[in-house]
Amino acid sequence: MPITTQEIERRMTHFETVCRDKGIKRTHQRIEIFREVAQAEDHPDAEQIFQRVQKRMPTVSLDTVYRTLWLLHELGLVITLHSGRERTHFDANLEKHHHFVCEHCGFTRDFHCSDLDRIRLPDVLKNFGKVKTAQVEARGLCKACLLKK
Amino acid sequence: MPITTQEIERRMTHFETVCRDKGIKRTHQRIEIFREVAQAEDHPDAEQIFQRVQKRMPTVSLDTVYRTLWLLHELGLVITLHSGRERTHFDANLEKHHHFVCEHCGFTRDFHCSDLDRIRLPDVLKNFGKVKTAQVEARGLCKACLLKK
DNA sequence: TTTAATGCAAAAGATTTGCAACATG
DNA sequence: CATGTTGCAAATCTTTTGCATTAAA
Repeated sequence: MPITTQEIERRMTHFETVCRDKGIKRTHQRIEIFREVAQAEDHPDAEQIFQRVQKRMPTVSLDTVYRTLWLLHELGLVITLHSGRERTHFDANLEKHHHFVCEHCGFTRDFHCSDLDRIRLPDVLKNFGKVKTAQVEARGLCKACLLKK
Repeated sequence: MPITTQEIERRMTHFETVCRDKGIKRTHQRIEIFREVAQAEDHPDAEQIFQRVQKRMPTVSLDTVYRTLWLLHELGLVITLHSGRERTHFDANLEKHHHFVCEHCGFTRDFHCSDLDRIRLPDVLKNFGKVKTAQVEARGLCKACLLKK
């Protein structure tokens, strides 16, 4: 299920709104970097995002990609994901969703499930702090890795 | 709720069993490194584990800590955790449990909840691969970070 | 015009590796 | 004893930073 053009546009508009609200400049680079994450469904890491953006924008530099990704993270426009020895992966899906992660190769995909969205967390958590979101991380082996074993 | 001495001993015994089964040598270093993770409840990263082990074993080297931690991970004796810009954190709790993570400082704690243990995952996941475990990641701000803001 | 963002190159950090010496089973 | 493991130091890989230049609002 690829991300619809509509959804990508929605994300771009939201990005625009947030930037205006916080007085962040919408530079050519930031727009392209955010678009790349917004339209990716494979949760790329910084290096992958850099390579993809570079195709359309050959002068972009890797450090700008890093700076921009963490800025987007601070702004709450992307979330981060990790697994095992893998590097940080980025996800622009802000809707309630959950993750499948392959423990072997790091393959990661979103999935949606309204039952899981209604999870009730125990009160013990109040001892730790304030919970903002909760999602399920389903870990296992992806199809490709199952075959390899 | 600190980890009981009993539980730590149980983990050490399990470590011993796994090593014997797989023909892995139980060196002084590996034992101390695993013990350190087994008794920690704050999910330390490699550097922290190194520093703690070093107190008891001044000659241990950082690269042995890395090698050992990933070995333990391969053996299924520890799981890894991450958050935001943080480095990889290690957890020797093999029982079904869930995590609270502070998005701001990386503070991480386990919590248990039998309701959450019974989570039923949707069939969509079969398209991705085989799920081995599923846990809830509750993200938010820890008490210390709440005060700072 | 003012302020913030970029690209470059260099620095800093984190993790991994080759290899001789050493310890475990 | 044979083999796997360690420590060291160096290499590698990843991420961050300082600063002059450039671009957005």
